[in-house]
Formats: sequence, structure tokens, C-alpha cells
Amino acid sequence: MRVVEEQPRARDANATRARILAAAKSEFARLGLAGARVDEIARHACANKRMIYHYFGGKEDLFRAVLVEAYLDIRNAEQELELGHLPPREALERLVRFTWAYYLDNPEFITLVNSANLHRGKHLEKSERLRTASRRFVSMVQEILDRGVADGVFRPGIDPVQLNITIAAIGYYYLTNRFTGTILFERDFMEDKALEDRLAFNIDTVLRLVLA
Amino acid sequence: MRVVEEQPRARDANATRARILAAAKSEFARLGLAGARVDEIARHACANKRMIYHYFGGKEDLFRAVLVEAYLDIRNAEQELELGHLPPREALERLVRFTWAYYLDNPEFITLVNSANLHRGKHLEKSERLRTASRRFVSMVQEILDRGVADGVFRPGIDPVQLNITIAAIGYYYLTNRFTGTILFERDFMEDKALEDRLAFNIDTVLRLVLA
Amino acid sequence: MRVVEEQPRARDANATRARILAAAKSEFARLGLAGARVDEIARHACANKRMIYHYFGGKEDLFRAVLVEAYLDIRNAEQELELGHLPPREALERLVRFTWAYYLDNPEFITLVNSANLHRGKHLEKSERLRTASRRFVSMVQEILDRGVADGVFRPGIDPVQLNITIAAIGYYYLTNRFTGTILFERDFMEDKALEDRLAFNIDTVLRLVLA
Amino acid sequence: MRVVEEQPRARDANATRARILAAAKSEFARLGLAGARVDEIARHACANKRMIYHYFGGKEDLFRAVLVEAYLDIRNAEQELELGHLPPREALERLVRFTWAYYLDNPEFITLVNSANLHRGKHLEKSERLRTASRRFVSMVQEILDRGVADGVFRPGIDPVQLNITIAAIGYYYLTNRFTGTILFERDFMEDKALEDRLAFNIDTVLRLVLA
DNA sequence: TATGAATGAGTGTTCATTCAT
DNA sequence: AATGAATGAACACTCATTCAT
Repeated sequence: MRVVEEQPRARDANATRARILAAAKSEFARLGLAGARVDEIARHACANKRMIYHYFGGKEDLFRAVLVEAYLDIRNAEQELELGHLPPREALERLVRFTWAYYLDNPEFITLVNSANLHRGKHLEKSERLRTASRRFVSMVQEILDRGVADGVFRPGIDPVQLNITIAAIGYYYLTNRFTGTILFERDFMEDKALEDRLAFNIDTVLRLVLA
Repeated sequence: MRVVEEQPRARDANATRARILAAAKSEFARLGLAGARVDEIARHACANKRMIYHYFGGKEDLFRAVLVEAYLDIRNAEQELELGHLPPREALERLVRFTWAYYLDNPEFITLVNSANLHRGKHLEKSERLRTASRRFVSMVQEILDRGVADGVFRPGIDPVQLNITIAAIGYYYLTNRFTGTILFERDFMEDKALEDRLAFNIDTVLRLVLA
Repeated sequence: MRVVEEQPRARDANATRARILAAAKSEFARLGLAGARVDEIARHACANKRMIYHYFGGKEDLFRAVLVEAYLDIRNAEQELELGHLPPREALERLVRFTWAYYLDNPEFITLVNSANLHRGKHLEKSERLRTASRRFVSMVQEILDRGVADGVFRPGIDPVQLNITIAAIGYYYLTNRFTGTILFERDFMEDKALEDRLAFNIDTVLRLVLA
Repeated sequence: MRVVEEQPRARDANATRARILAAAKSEFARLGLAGARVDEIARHACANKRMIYHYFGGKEDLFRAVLVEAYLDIRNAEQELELGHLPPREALERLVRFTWAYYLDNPEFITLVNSANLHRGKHLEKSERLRTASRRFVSMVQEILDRGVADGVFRPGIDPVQLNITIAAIGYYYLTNRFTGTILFERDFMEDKALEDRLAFNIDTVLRLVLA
């Protein structure tokens, strides 16, 4: 009988790199670029701090890597939606639901993006892979809009980039500002009912915006 | 005999406090809570570092004070709109325009709010003044909606908080994420035409959402 | 009766600065720029490490300050020799003796100069005070040579810079390389007799070089 | 049957050792013992860092090996001069020229010796080969002096060790301190004319010292 | 013989904060 | 009210060295 050996998990460059990246994503999301601590990242990655510098070069480069990965992740998830197979209205609604769910399931994404923008986007420059993925995404939405117009269900002339921004905005803003929102508006932004209500409101907003 | 006069206002507590607060707002907005430096704040405030501790207690307390002031400022500005004197549709459009303009004119506000939420809102807790101001603001929007429904121009059943959030979201998100947006979508988010287009798109979004 | 109070020695910026400079001179001389430790310098200066950065900017800037001070010290000491009042031959002999004694009494000077040159002199650039002091020194030697030639005791045509270099060299080299010298030549370079012999040899060398 | 041959010299212990030694000499000379980096030495040697520890034991042991090699190199070169075949005066002049040329051609030698002495010679202790080579060298100079005295061209009573030290000193000091010298004396120590002048001055110095 | 991965102790530097006046 | 000096803990980053293969 052959026993499946536990992999020693040591001396595995790729695994170490991945552990560091995951830990970094979590720390940067939680505390921002300036607030995150390289020591903590190493500790959470069960890695030596030196490895971070070996694999990524430095704190800012690690942040860069985390950001690119975060964006590629969401763009990949969007592609897997296969919205092209759905009627336009359903496709759009599904996109709104997906965006909302993605933000809820990947809360780090939002704070990472905020951090990237706090630093004026300088950690995201010149990533061609990202631009390609973004272009593909915009095309996808454009195609849904085109089909909707052809079917007579959507009104013509809607800019897919503006629509994308709005779809993202109405989910993103609610979630990123949930803490101040909860305090100022004296309602719990994160209880189930509130989340359901917001999603319904957002779907309504988007559909009213595009329907003929 | 003429006594050499003390220079007037050389030791003006209120002025020093205000200079510190202004410098802190700028630094916290630019670099976040963790990224801002107490030394720099003191330097920009033309104040001694010790004064920060004297007037505000510490870095986090200073951040707290900055946040509260920032929120009171926007709520005050909103009150001065006097939307009650306008027909509902005009009032709403004016609110959208105001919100957009406020974000554009006070870019620190956005990053301060982001920072507050990165830290899970803990610097904004228990400010009764803020809650009062927020309540007044929600009432104002509620009143506009009520008048619109009464006039038959708005459809009924719209939650004023959700509407507020959406009005804020569609402007806020565009501006806070303008750096990553510019990179990913390969268009300059801040050029005049782009800003105009976004504002028009947002007004359209809101009106389609509420009109009967 | 009035008791002379001990100065508290705290809160005295100049004293702290001086203590740091002295400790730094000792550490840099002992271990070189790369080998010296900022922590140790602070410890020996009975100062907080932070003060080093406050007063000097950083390790390399501190090294710079140490170097300039070391050179100004020797140039000042040279000026105090008042060689102009002595007959040329005595003046020159006195300069050789002084140079030798200075190296013996200030062994840090030699290793500091070595370190400065290991780093290709980049920490000594653009110090006008130093250049001025050097010029004055060369003039002084030139004047001794001129008087000697006029008196018929020195031969003409001797370059004062070359002479200076040689006077320094024959003392400096013996002392800076005393450790390897002791090992290679199997004689103790630092015992009294050896030091006396070397000084006599050097005086002889210089006089034979310049005497008519 | 033909066996696939191992690539020749792919694993050449001597070659690897030699490459490491050469790289180390360069790095230690350039940056000193504390400033040199084991990683850089390995990189320049096109060797794995581990090899340094395998062949030499550690950084300090490597420094030791570099030093011994450097001294053996110069002593070997000196032996090849065959000064015994020349008349005493020519032999001595040739030694001065050789020493000067060696320092110029092997600038690492000077900084390595400086580093060795900064560390108080502890890396050079107990090398019998070196002591033997040194003894042979001193004997050679002694023999030149003896022949010169016998010929009546040199004065008697000159200590060969002192003479050696002076010959080395007047070249060594000029070159090791060329950076600070250039700055302080405002003349380029390394331009051709300056080097020629210095050599001539040094030959003159030595001859005046020994000639009867 | 050779190597890439990994490490812990340090290394220069920075920070928010407090002290003494 | 205001200040410059001082501090200790922490920070990003580096190093010589060892491990596992």
C-alpha cells in the first residue's frame, strides 16, 4: 500500500510566493499601504521577511503585485459569467448581481482599490495585462447593450463605460462606506435585509437607466 | 514713555488650533491616517508639534476632529442649498449637481471618508452633532420626495436613504477611483468634457430612478 | 557660600551634538564607515539614536561631519606651530616632528582619512573651509622653503606640495600599516625605541631631501 | 558503447575557487571588509554563494585568503626583479620604480592592506609563507645596500627595513590618499604629468637618502 | 560539486509622543 | 501659550549564513 505523503511545503518557491501574496492582500486591504507591516505579512504568510524582498523587491512592489492580482481576479470572474448567452436584460441584471456579490465576497478588493487611488494609481501603471482584461470587459458590456438595443428593450446611446462605472459605484460606495453610513444614517448597513434591499434598489436603478 | 507692545495675536489659541486642523485635513486626505506624519502636519500648520498634543491629544484624536469637521462642513453646505424652495424635480437635480460639485471642490472629503471607513468608522463614533445633521439632511430629501409624489412627478415608495446613497455613489466612485479608472479604461477621467458627461449621466440616472 | 552647580547636561543641544560627533569619530576610526554602527555611536554618545538623525541627517552625513572636523583640527594645530618664527631648517624639522606626533596622538585621524579615500573622497567634496585651510598650510611650507633658499641652506626648486606629501607619507604609512608591518617584518613597530628610530630616520630623510 | 561524456570543466573546483578569490579581492578592495557583500562576490564570481562557504569557510576567512594572496603576489613580483644583477644605485632606483608601478597597476593591493590594518592585522596572523617571503625581500634590499656601501656609492648604516618602509610610503601614501589629496590640494593627483613628477620626486628622495 | 530556498539577527532610519523650560 | 530637546519602540530593509536537494 502506498501512503500519499504530505508535501513538506517547505522549499517550494511558488507556494511561498503565493502565501506571501495572500497574506499581503489581506494586510494591505485591512490597513492600507502605509498601515500594513511587512513583519506581519511575513508572519501571516508563515514566511521569512527576507523572502518578501527576494520575491517581490519591497513593500511597494508587493503592493503592486497584490493590486494587479486583485484586478485580474475580478476580470477573470467577470469573464466566467458568460453573459453573452443570456437575453440582454437578464445579462445586465446578472452583472449587477455579480458585481454586488463579488464586492461582498471579496471585501479586500474594495479597500485595495481605495488604497491604490489614495496613492494616485501609481502602483497600477503600465500593466498591459490589466488594460487588455479591461478592454475585454467593456466590450462585453457594449455587446449586451447592442443586443438590447437591437431587441428593442434598451434605449440606444448608452456609454458602456459610464454604465459600468455606475453599476460598480452603487454597490461599491454602499459597502466601502458602510461604517460611516451605519453611524450617520443609524441603520445597520450589513444586516441581511439591508443588503437585500440595496441589491434590489440597485437592480432597479440600472434597469430604469437602460430600459427603453 | 512708550512700552514696546506685544505683537497682537502672536499667541492666538484659536488660530493655532485652526491652522493645525487645516494642515491635518490636508495631510490625512493626501496620505491616509497611517501615512500622514505628525511632524509634517505641525510644519504645515506653522505650529509646534507639541501644540497638536496640547489641543487634540494625539494623532488619532486629531484625525477624529478632522473627520467630524469634514462631515459638518458638507452637511452645512447642503443645508444652505434651500432645496425646499424649488420644485421637486429641480430640487433633486440641484442636489445631484451640488453633490458632484462638492466632491470636485473638496477632494479631501472623499479620501478622508475612505480613510474613516478603512478604519471601520471607529473615529466617527458617538458624535451626536453629526447624527443630528444627518437626520436633518435625510428629512430634507424625504421632503423633496414627498412633494414630488404629491405633485405626481415622482413615483412613490422611494427610500430617501437609498436615494441619497446612490446620488453620492455615482459621483463619489467616479472621482475617488479616477486614477485606476484612467489607467484601466484608458480615458482621462478629469478632463472637462469627461466631467460634464459624467454629471449629465448621473442626473439622467437619478431622474429616471425617481420620475413617475 | 555659593556652590557651583553641576550643569544638568540634558537639554543641551550643543553638548549632545558634540558628544555624538566625538563618539562617531571614534567609531568610524575604529571600524570604518561600513563597519561602524549607528546604535553604538548613539550609545557611546549617551544620546538617543534619533538625535543623530536630527542633528546630522544620517550615517553618511555624520561621517562627513567627522571628516571635516578631523581635517580642520589638524590644520588648526599646524597653524599653531608658528613655524615662521624659526630658522628654516628648525622649522622643517619641527614640522616633521609635529606631523609624527600628531599621528601618534590622534590615531583616529589616519584611519578616518583612509576611510575617506576608500570611498573615493566623496564625503569631503565641496568644503570650502577645508580648501582654505589647506591653502594656508601649503603657503606656510612654501614660505619656509623660500626662506631656506634665501639663506642658502635649502636647495631651490622644491615643490611644497610634494614635500608635504612626503613628510606626511613617511610618518603616516609607518603608523597606518603598523599591524601588517609588525607581522611581516617581525619587529614591534610601536615600542618606544622603534618609534624614536623611525622619527629620526624621517627627519634625516627630509633634511637630506631639502638641504643644499 | 559510447558514454555521454561529462562536459569538461563544468565542475572545476580550482576554477571556481579562483573566480571567487578574484571577485572577493575586487570587492574587498573596493568596499572594505565590512562594506563588501557576500552575495555580490558570489555574483561576480559566477558562483553560488554556498561555494564561498564551502571553499573558504566564511567571509572573514575569504578576506584572509585574499590578503595572503595579495601579499604573496607582490613579493613574487619583487623577486622577479632580479636586482642582484644590477649595480646598487640602479637596483635601488629600479625598486622604487617597481614599487610605484605595482601600486599603480594593482590598486586593490593598497586598499586591501589598509583594510587589513583597519582590523589591526588580525587576518594576517600566523602565515609562515608570508614571513618567509618578507625575509627574503628584506635580505635582497640589505644585499643591495651592502654592495652599495662596498662600492662606496651608498653611505653605511642604513636600516633596510626603514628604507623599505620609506620607499613604500612615498608611493603608497600619494596613491591611497589621492582622493582627499585632489580635493585638498586642488590638483589632479592622477594625471600623467602629476604621476611622472611624483615618481621623479620619490626617486630623488630615496637616492639623496642613501647616496654617500 | 553545486544550487536555490530559507532564516534570524541585525541595520539604518522613522515615528508618535513626552520632557523641561 | 508655546517650544526645542529628547526618547524608545517600531519600521522597512539587509546580511552572513545554513538547509535540503
